[in-house]
Amino acid sequence: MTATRDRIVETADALFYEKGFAATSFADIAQPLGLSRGNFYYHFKSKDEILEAVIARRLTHTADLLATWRGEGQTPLDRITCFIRILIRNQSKIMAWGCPVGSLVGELAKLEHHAQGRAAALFTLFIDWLAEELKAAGVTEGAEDLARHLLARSQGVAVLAQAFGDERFIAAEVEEMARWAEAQIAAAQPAQ
Amino acid sequence: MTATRDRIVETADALFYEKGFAATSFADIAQPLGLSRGNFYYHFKSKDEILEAVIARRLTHTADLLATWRGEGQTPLDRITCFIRILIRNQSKIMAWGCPVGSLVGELAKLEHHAQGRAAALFTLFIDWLAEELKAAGVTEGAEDLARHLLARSQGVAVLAQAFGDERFIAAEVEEMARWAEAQIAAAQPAQ
DNA sequence: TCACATTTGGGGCAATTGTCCTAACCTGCT
DNA sequence: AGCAGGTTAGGACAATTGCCCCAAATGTGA
Repeated sequence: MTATRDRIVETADALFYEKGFAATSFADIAQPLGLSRGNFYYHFKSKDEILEAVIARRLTHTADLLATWRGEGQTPLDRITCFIRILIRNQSKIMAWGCPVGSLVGELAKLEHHAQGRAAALFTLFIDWLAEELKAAGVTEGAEDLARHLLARSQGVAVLAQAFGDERFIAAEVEEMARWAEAQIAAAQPAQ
Repeated sequence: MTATRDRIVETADALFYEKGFAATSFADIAQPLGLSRGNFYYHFKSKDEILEAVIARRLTHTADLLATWRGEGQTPLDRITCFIRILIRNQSKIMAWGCPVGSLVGELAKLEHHAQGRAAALFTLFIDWLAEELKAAGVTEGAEDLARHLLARSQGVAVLAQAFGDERFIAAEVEEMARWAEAQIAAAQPAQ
């Protein structure tokens, strides 16, 4: 059965987000699952392997989410706004634990962990998706730069949201980002 | 002598930045100083006490730095640009370890550490300073919001800089932020 | 019944925090 | 010089925790 393995990865995913990778022990993961610590060695040779599995899980889940978004919304701007509003949909989690990707990448960088690059690939998924939508909206040049800019803005809001827990700040920044995206797309339309 | 204590705090400050708070042990701090572990308990009863001292040190150093900046530059915009350019001056450190404040606040939040609020006060120092400069530049309303916005943008750039180590991205974002600040100040000038 | 997959609980080993005790040192006083 | 008191330093030690590994037990399907 792979069900146990999946449950381990799922629980580890949540705990790595809430407590961080280093601060999460085997016991922390085992307890809510009702498993014995030794069981881990059957499914994973080491803690790093669990991390790899968690990152792989996040990569596929994120890709799935972005694929879903591709089919939603009337216009590319609608879909981009959908991305921007993650900050509001996940507000309470972000105020408590920050952005799942940003905090993991930051922690792994400090640990000089080899998986840091794979974690950063999660960012790339978002950048590529945003660039794609911007191009679909008529932004012919510099779409990647604008996409990176949007992602950076989101990350900054997440950091301050975690630091101060200010909902009004989040709402204001989200509105500002949405307006900015709209203006960028409007400016890219061919003169008519 | 307080020299030993100061050296402990100084070394701990650097290590907390480079490796993170939790991942830094007493031994890590003691080794470069040539001290034995037991000695720490004369100066600090616990690791949390060292953290408190490190945060206090950072608060005074940051306040000093901002006070210095107040006397430099011709105009408020010059001084604000000076803040924005920290991202370039500290480029290599930020690409390796992120923003010292942002990463510490994030880590302490995940650990549910009581010192998280004191660490977040470091952000407040920057926000207040930026708001003050914006007001001096003629921004009569919403200066605090603009200051928070600038800080958030900086934080976002720091996160992506750490994730990808892309110097050109940093340079481009810094230029964009400087232009944005200039435009905000220009828009706030009374019509003449 | 047999072979295989899964789970269990324990235990080795290393790292870390925190306590305790002793030795060296400095300084002011007689 | 000699002494007393406080300060600084060093190492031994216990307690805890976490990662990793193993041998045995249990469940499962052919």
